[in-house]
Amino acid sequence: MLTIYNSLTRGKEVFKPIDAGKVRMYVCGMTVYDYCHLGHARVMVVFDMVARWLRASGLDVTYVRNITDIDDKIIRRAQENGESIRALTDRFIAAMHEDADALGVLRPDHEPRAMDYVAKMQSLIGRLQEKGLAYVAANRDVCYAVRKFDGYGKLSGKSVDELRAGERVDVVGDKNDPLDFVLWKHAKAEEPSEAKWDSPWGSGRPGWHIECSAMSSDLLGDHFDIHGGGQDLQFPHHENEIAQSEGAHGHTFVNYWMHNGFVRVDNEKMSKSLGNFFTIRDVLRQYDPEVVRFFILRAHYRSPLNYSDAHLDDARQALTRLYTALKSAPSEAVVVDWNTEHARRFKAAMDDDFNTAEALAVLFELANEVNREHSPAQAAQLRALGGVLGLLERDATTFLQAGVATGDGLDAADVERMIEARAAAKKARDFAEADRLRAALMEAGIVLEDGPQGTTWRRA
RNA sequence: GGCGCGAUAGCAAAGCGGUUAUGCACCGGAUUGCAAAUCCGUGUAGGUCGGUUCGACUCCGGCUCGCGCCUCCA
Repeated sequence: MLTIYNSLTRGKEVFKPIDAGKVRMYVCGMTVYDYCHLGHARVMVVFDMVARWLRASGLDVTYVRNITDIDDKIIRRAQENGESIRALTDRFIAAMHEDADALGVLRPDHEPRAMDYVAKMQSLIGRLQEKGLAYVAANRDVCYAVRKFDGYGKLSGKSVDELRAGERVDVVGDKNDPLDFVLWKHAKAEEPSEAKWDSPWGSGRPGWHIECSAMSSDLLGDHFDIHGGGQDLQFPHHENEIAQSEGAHGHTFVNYWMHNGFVRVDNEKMSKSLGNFFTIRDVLRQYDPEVVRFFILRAHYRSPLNYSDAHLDDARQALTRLYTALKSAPSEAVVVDWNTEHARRFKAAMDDDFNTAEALAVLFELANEVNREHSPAQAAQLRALGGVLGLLERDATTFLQAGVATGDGLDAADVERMIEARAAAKKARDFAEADRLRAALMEAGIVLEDGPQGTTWRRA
């Protein structure tokens, strides 16, 4: 039985889908004006893992992850670059897909772009206005009257009176209440025509929050099962989504809210504004993408995750152990035998709010058994369970020999040649020469392993 | 100032009111021409002060420290 920690109730709850056997899940994705950083990688990997586990549990999943392609930063960046918004966002969407693919993140079932939903956003705003929840402010922006929505703050645990708007930033005086947020931004002269839409409230563009309410209800309905995103979206973004969707539709919006923890650097949140971020492609120049995925999945999704080279190195060593055990695994794909002890424990861990840390610990115990009993069947099971998490799907030797370009200049053919030379030296009992060759390879980051079937190699 | 989360061994990171987490690193042994890998074994925990309990790392409270949200942010 799957339990999920629900941010709304601050506790684990048994997961009950709205429609038996089906799950509808929406995750807030990227604002595409730059390359994705490791924080984005975590959201993508975590919810990919969630979708995979729900599917492995026999549920029919519809997974939506949106793309924000209209926003202040995008407009500014496009202008700085002297390119169109469309060109900029298309470019970074392609980059995002490259990064996600590398990390083994499967494509969501739908990736709606905000720009394609402006009409739906407008009708939603219109509905809010009819219900008296939205008003036109002095500056002609359309705003949401937060205090008119009963229950505002229920997701973030904040009460309207405790929220001290203006605590950290000066409030512009056009809203009726500092807490109110913008649904429709009135167009400004200097903004590009690409970012302007006609509307009942004049030319303008949507506020940030409304897109998710419009896209989710269009693709998943007014009431769906799971809504996810980074912890920093809990307030105000998700709180505002609730106000919009429940305000417009008059009933519950989402049953389970999931928020993943931050990636940190030196114990501080990795973020654009702090400038302490590493892009996914930066990291992939140095580390195998599967190592990065393993690193993310190694911690529980709600825990903070500290990024450092030392931690990535550690993850790489650990993953190497699993792949080493997999050397004896049959290469053809196998399905999990859920009637084994290890698989049962793996499932229990995953059913406990997606405890991948515990699930991976089970894989290490299985690896130990594989090594101890030299059991290809167990190795196959290890591979199959890893596959549930999107790990351990490559040929073991391929993984072990895969080098992220290190500049040592040694390719597989070079290594093989030196191994042959060393074999000849060994045969002639010239161990000094054999050791010299081994040391030379070691210098280049190549480890030799002599076995009954000859010598194999891997990158250290 | 308001609200919330966390503090586990050298590092990372889970579960659990009483019984080995797990990984990396380290040490000893087996194995090896030497190694590596692997196996076997050893050791190092639970911020702090109290409380509950036969028994607490695990529950409750105080304190200290760290982090996050209250502004765009995954």
